[in-house]
Amino acid sequence: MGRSPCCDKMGLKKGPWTSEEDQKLLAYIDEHGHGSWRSLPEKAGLHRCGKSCRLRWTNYLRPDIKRGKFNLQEEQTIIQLHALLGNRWSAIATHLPKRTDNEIKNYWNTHLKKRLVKMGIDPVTHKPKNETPLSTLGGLSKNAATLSHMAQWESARLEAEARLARESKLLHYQTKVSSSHHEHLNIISSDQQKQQQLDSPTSTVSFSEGKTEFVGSSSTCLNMIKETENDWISSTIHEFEGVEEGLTGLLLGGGGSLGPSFSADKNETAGDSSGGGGGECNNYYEDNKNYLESIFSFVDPSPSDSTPMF
DNA sequence: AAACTGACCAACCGCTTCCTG
DNA sequence: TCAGGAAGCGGTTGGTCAGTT
Repeated sequence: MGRSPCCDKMGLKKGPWTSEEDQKLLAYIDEHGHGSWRSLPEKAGLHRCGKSCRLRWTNYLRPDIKRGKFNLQEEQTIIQLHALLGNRWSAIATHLPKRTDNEIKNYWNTHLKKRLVKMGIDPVTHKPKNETPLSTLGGLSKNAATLSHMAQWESARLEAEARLARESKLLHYQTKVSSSHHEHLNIISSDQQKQQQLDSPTSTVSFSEGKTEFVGSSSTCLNMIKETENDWISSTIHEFEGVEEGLTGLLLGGGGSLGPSFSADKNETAGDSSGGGGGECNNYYEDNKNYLESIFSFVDPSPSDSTPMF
């Protein structure tokens, strides 16, 4: 399977986008939707490859993009999801509405990863680099197994979401076609198609208030996705109940009320402040304690408005 | 003021996955 | 079932800017 040759064409512009180019792209997509990215540049009068246009649109021009600094809750979500999913930025991005995978990836690489390293936590495994003293307390190996299990569930769940979203769209389409109001529906269909094209092309699932919702109206699909989610959540909760005991012991019975927030950014940041001041050993364990709590609070069944659930 | 350094992030590259005929 | 094209994705690069020497 050869690579797409679109970017190899001579005479195509590369590098930063000008405001005129942005305007052209915006105007074209606003009017026609993006349709085929490959043919778009020519139609829009841009001397760019389709890939470049798609990237510019998805990462910068899309109207549903939230720009600016990440807040504490978003940071927390990224870290928690990264612990579960690894470098699957697009999957992580689906849980952070209005943020692009590229933005999340950049933020992780420039901020969060460094912060974890400073805390003595391996940003790849999300385990303390010096695991020996903690693991000997018996909690972590179990925790790691649980995280692994959670990751598997999440993986399967994401696949199911994507599949069901496709099926839902298909069902929606078929329903329309079978209807007697063809002309009317065709109008709706084209409007929806336009809207859909204006929506995030990287996301097969749209989110509202942290809940998953589907475009289609199929109750079957909704039930299926609910089942999938419930399976996953109940499974992880079940696992969590067991882990919590180990974790409690692991946390040296430390008071408990650390709050749900990830400690590192309380004063931009604990990561930065960890370098200064004494009691580094205490800070190390305190940070890890907070960190691990934040990871496991992600699957805590108790409702929390600070932690977006699926 | 100039040179240097590091942080940040938009954009590119190339591989993988999906879709269609 | 398979091949080829298109889109998606993650890793990486390179330009810009602010802070430091």
